[in-house]
Amino acid sequence: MQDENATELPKQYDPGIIEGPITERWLGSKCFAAAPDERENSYVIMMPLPNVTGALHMGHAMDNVMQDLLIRWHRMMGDNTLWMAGTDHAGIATQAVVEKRLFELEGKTRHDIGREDLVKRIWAWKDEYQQRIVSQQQAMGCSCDWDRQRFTMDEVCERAVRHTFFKMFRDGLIYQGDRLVNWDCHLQTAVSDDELERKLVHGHFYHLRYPVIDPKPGEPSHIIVATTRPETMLGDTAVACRANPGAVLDELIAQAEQKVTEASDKDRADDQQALDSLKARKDSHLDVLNTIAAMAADGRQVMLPLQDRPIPIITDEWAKPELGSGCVKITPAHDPNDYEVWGRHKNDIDIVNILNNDGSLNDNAGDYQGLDRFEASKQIISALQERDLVEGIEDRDLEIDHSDRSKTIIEPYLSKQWFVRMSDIPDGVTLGSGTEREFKAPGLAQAAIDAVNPEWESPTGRNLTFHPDPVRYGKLYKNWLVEKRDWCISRQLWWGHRIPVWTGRWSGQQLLSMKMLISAHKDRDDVFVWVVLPNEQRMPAADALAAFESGELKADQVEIQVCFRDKDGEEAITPMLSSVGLKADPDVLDTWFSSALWPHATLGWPDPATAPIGEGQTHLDATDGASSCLDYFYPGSCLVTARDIITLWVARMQIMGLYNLGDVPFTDSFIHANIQDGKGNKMSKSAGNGIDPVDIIEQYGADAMRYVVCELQTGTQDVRLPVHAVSPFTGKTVDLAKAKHGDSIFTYLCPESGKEFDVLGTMQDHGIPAAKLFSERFEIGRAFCNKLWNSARFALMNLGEAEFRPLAADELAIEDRWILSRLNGAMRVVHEQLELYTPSAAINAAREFFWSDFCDWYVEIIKPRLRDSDQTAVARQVLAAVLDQILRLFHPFVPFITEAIWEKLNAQAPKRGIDTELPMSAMVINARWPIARDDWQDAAVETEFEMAQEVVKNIRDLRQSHGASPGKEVDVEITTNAATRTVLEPLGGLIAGMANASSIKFDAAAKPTNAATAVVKGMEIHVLGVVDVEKEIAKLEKQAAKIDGQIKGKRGKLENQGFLDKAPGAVVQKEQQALAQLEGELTSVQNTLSELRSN
RNA sequence: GGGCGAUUAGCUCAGUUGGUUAGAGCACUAGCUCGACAAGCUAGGGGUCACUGGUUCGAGUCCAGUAUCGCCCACCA
Repeated sequence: MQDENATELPKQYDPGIIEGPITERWLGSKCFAAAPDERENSYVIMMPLPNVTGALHMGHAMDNVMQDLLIRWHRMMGDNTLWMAGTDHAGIATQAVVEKRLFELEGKTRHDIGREDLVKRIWAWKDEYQQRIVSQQQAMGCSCDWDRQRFTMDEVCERAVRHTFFKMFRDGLIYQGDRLVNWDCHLQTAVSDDELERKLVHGHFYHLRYPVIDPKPGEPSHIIVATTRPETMLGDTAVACRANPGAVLDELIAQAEQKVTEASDKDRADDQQALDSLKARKDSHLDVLNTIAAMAADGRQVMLPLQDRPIPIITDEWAKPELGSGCVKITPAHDPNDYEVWGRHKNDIDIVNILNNDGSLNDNAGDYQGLDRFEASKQIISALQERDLVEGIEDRDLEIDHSDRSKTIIEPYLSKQWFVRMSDIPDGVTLGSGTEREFKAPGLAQAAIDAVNPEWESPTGRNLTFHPDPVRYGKLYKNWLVEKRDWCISRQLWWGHRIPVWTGRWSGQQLLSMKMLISAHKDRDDVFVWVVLPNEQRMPAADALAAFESGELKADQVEIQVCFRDKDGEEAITPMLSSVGLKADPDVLDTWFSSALWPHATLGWPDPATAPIGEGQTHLDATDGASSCLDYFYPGSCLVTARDIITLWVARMQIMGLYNLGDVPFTDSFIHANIQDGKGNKMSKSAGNGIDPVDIIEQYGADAMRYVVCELQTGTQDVRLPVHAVSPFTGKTVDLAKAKHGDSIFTYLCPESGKEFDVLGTMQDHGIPAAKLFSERFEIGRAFCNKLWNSARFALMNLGEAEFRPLAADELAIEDRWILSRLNGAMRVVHEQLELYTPSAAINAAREFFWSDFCDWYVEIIKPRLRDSDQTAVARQVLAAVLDQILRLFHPFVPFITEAIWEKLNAQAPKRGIDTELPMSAMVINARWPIARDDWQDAAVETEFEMAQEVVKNIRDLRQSHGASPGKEVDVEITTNAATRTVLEPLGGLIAGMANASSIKFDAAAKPTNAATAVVKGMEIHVLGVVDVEKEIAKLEKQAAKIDGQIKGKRGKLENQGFLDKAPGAVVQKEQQALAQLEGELTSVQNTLSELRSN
């Protein structure tokens, strides 16, 4: 019986020796590759680009596994499936990492080695990590089309970036302006709000006195203002108070009174205190605030100390009479709120920038020029103290913005930046210009908002839906977009896409050459020139030229901005541009600008035929009658990512896709869980709680890792993955949720040895060894794989030469019909749950079928048939067919092990099926996805089988609780009604086999003597010869008590008139039936009890 | 301060439109080397569904409030 083939399978599943060769087979047979063909259904996933800053952790693994799951599922369903892989240059992050290394290893800054050399080094770094990331993804089994990999700075993407920038520039959607940005003084770049990190810092709150110029009688001699950053006072250009402080305070007092009356008991005291202090403030401050307001109206000034510069007192709503002195200093160039104040008072007050790029003070800082801002702060305070201009200093913990990348304090800083206009604009924005999908939208942000509205009618009829909770995530997406804040796209970095614009201010002498330049380019479609007027208004070149001719416009009033679409075009006239005094913009674009183009840039937009792809890569143009990749694969299908990426990236991809192509880049977005550690903190490499998926794969196997990751993805809930470390001292596991930290938050103490180890892998230089991180959760996955392996091993040992011939229904045993019915149910649920984006429910349904139904029952039941030559053929055929379907069903979740078993199964049973032959393929990756067979569904058989299972379980329980050893055969008698007997009698052999009974008798007579008895579902099951009277009585008494409780509950319900009147008839009826059955059971139990007691 | 979400067994999580006295896996207890699998099999114990009210004949499920935790946004003279 034993087959030679099967003996090759070892007893335990060893992923280490399976996974490598399987990966080779997949790659070798090009089954991940996608190309446009005649199929109507394509399925496209654009991989969220990992940064090339470092290796991946379990959060990325979740993202990648979810994508591979969807991709493999769709590939098996016959879709033309493309998974586009690649990496992001991640501007700031990558440059920061490389600069840090440069400094640590060589003691040099980027300025020492220059732009060209730094960029070269970053490319080298990128090559190293890109390779590492791809190897991690391949280890996980990601079935990406590796021959199409892109990098956001490769030539294909660069061309798309330039085309998009040019288009936006020409359309007036990109503009340059002086804006207050978050400035990273260390990296010397602007960073976006999203790249800020708030930290609590111990600091001081300084109250300063600014002398009033020529105070009149009754007026204060000083106005008190407060700041946490004293150095900014050098850039103050006004002091503000409220125009009507009394009205504001009265309003606040009224609100506070309201709050006190509505307060809960707990809050009342606090609210009352707040009210009291407001009232006290009105008494103490109102008079002087009114005086200052009057002074403001009178155009009075204060003298800015140290600078000896008069600055006006103004009134503005930003001043809060309830806080501080009620007056506030205005530093427009260094505070976002003050900047807004300046916006409201542009004609009255100045804006003075006092900082250099590196955080030192510039020539506007008077005596303090050249000092670092922190040093200047100290000196300014002591100078003010000498002049008796410090009213007081408070200690205070301050929440201060830090750069996420350099970890240094962010300064609000006035600088020239490029922006994309997100707001609505008067004539609207043309989306997809030049395509057949061209249409108008009010603005870029609005277009992306519309796209998520289910009723939105786009030219293509497509829109965007989030999963698994469209409402919740749709709201998140919209709430961010409705702000329509302009997007700052310039970064003062060296690593990234250079902004393709030349700018210059023109003197009168160069008017002629400017005119020539403009004339030469005004009719070209690859160059666009804006002439910027002093009021920030702009004119296209042609209009400006006319204005120059008529003398309306003078050359020295304007700035010129020239944007080149093509790199070649720009390089061709570089010398000319320089010679007339234009300068290339030194900045690069925000990383998200290029990643927002990912879904169409990777497919060759704007022209797939001429896309500059790399050597050995798959072409993108249309050939052999097939469409181009862009036409065929755009728009894509599903974007798989985590919640926090919805705003950063999903929204921006929508904007860019709609703008460039007039269609959404993908129709669905699957938002998966974030992985947290055992304490509920988000997993990340930089937090020291990140597990490398490769560590898990080495220990448990890729499929085990994937199995658990799929199981974790239950819905919208983030998941905890308790993280353990392997102590490098003892080799034992340490639970990081409980372990104590060492000297740094990245080190922990080994509880046994007390020695310190590191979890980031960055402390080796300090003599602190690193620990590998893992999680015991993955044991489950390993156990599953081992079970699958061994069930296959059993099947292969017993299949012999399984052959296929169409089987008629009456040739099948009841257990065959049962397992097929259950299989149909599992196929249906798995498919449905995948459609609902709930992989956990899908894999659990598959597991339940495989482990409980197939292994625990079906395989055990057919063992005798497999040994009986008369019955073996049908059993083998069903076994092979069901195993086939199991492998297909599990393949998207656990691809390696299913592929390995599939090969063996193909060798031994090349033709498989029940009534018809299943479609075959050499590898399961290309096999057809199992489609539910509703004709296999058999509710009657499932019910009958369930009864048999109930009997078996009860017999086993009775045996065990009465101490009958598992090997001992017992006799069983079952007392029941005729209907149940009719069902169970034919299943007697099956029941006997599963319960190890020597005989099953159906006898309507009373309880046999000397038997242990279970009362269940209208049956009395007696196991003869094993009775232990005391145990029996105790057990039955417990059961009686439980039934009695249930009966009381039911009676209470049924005696409740309200229930009878109002509950639906079906519910009442169900309760009545349940009560009747319970009462019957109770009688049986009590009868059995009294018989036992009387003996 | 605003918004979103969560709180169910020791742990990690399910629980469909409200309808038996609430489920799974891991861990735990007891028994088991029987011809696939001890990474296994069989059986078992374990929960006042965070708390307080409300709606309802009936609440883990709906509503309000409280507490705790997480995430996002804003503000901080």
